[in-house]
Amino acid sequence: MKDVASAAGVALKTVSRVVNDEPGVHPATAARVREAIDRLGYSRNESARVLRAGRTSTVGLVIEDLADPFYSALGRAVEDVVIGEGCLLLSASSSEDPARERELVRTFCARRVDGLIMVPAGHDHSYLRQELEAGTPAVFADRPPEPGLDVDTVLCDNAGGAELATRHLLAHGHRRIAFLGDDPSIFTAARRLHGYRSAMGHLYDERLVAMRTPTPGSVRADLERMLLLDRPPTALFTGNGRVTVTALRALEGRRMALAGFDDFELADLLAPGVTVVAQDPAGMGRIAAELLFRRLSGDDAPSRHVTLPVRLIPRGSGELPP
Amino acid sequence: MKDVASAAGVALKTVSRVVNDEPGVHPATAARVREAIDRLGYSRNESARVLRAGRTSTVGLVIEDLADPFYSALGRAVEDVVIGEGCLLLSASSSEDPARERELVRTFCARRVDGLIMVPAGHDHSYLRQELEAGTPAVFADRPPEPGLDVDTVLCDNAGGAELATRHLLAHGHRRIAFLGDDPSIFTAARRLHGYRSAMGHLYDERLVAMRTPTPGSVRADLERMLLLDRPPTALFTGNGRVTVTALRALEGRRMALAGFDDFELADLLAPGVTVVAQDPAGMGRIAAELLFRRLSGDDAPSRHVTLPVRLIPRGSGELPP
DNA sequence: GTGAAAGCGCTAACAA
DNA sequence: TTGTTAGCGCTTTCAC
Repeated sequence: MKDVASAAGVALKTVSRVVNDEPGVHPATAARVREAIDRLGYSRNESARVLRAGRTSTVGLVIEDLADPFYSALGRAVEDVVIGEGCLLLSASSSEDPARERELVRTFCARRVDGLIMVPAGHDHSYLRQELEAGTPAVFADRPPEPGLDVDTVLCDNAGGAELATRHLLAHGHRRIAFLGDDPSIFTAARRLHGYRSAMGHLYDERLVAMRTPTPGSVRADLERMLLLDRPPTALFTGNGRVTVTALRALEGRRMALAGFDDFELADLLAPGVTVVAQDPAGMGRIAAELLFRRLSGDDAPSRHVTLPVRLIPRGSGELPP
Repeated sequence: MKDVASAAGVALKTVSRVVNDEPGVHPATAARVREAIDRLGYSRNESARVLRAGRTSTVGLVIEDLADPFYSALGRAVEDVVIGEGCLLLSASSSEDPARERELVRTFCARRVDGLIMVPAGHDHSYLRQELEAGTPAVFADRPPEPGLDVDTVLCDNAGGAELATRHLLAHGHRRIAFLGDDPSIFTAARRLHGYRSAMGHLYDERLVAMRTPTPGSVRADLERMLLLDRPPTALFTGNGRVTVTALRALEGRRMALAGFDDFELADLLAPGVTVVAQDPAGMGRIAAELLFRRLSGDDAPSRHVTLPVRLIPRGSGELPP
């Protein structure tokens, strides 16, 4: 900036004025400055501006895995809002590891991001309290924080969706409906189990429930165990997109009614099409980002908690008879 | 830092030494400083450090669309390398819009990212030259820059892969093989057409080729047109993952041999399984990031150009007889 | 082993 | 309309 100033024969502050489109610069002077800027290939050093201004115009996003279609859709939606607000997005994957998440958040905060959007892993975010008090707002998406931490949240209707899917299978005549879920310490997995359970009512049988991190091996084993029961399941409710896909593979073409939580690409092209309860990851990301920018523009109302609806998409697999 | 210094009764510089693990601080003093740091909840302002140090420890990634599985896999791999090097990743989607890409790159450079990784859109990256000369290295992934711009690149063997897929269909007895590609101004689309063409040799018939941005409507129309020919195609080679999926929908269960460029989730679960030529987006991202960090650690050898191999995965659809 | 002073590139406040 | 000065929070240099 100093170089531009001397090249244009003006003071440094005048260059600053031109760069920032501040009023009160003679057009001729401005033109001279711009010419010098072009000639020298100058571009303002944002690091310095940020240091002065205090705001970095940067938002940090921590999700479980950028490569997962659910989270990448969420991330893209966040990105669009963030860029639209003239900010930039730092993104990182926690790999569902609380320690890594914490480290990432710490790094983001050291960089003085203006705000955080996160899909939390683990159940202790007390380390965030300091940052929140220091004025860095955070929005939790997909999963809420532990009680006591007061932040905006965007969740989907996990229990309602699970109930919807389960009732759908019940309505098609099934009484023995298995639930393949996930590690119950994950909020969404627990809520979906809850919804399944209340839909099943007195038909609930814990032998038809598997709650652990789904791997091809575990899903296969759980299925086999259930199929060997006296009264084996005639239908399957899978608790998230990953489980659904893993279960489809494990079924190896065995014809069995199936409904899954989360939509996925090509669900319609399988034979039969896979009936799902779909949520809207892009909507979730967009709303999370919008909530964040509300805070950034000074909104200090009590924390907001948005619950997004889900919808059932019947495609064939969930309508198979027992 | 000033506050910590006075709280600990030392000079600012001593705090700086402790924070940076510099040698030559008395353990007792260091302990006192650390205690003050904890008590005050101090964390170093990276913006200020960056301003002083000149390096931001930040890498910028510009891809077409974060939500596309190919690019999100690439992005995740880049992220892992970047975080592993102690840096952070700014990511943004160009939406295949050269103007937006340019704006994003400009913004990244104004933030003084240490380096850029990009999947280029458009064919004019002359605006990068200035940044390259200023010492900000860039690596192009998936597509090369226009001739004359000298940067490291990581591409896959587009022509070879297309040839492989086409020869596979030929080997299974097909003579009328259609190619559904993409806008030929996209580098990968052009190279794949080239590979298809050389495999077809004298069997090449331009009426069996469609090169435009694939939409459900366009793919359906192109297919219908070809199927009405005197000698309609008995097999289909689709030029990328998006086209493959769109074509599968357009075929509506019509039984036709098909091989596609790019692997995709669930390709194995369709009936028949979809034969593909698979590339490795994660490997591409990882290598791009590694090339970048080589440059950042001072490597100024002539630009490197990596070509990744592809592999054919027969799953049934490509082995159907004419 | 510790500290004082200068300065990274910019903007806010004030002066001319 | 333009310029001068101070200072954002840190690191580097050099002196104690």
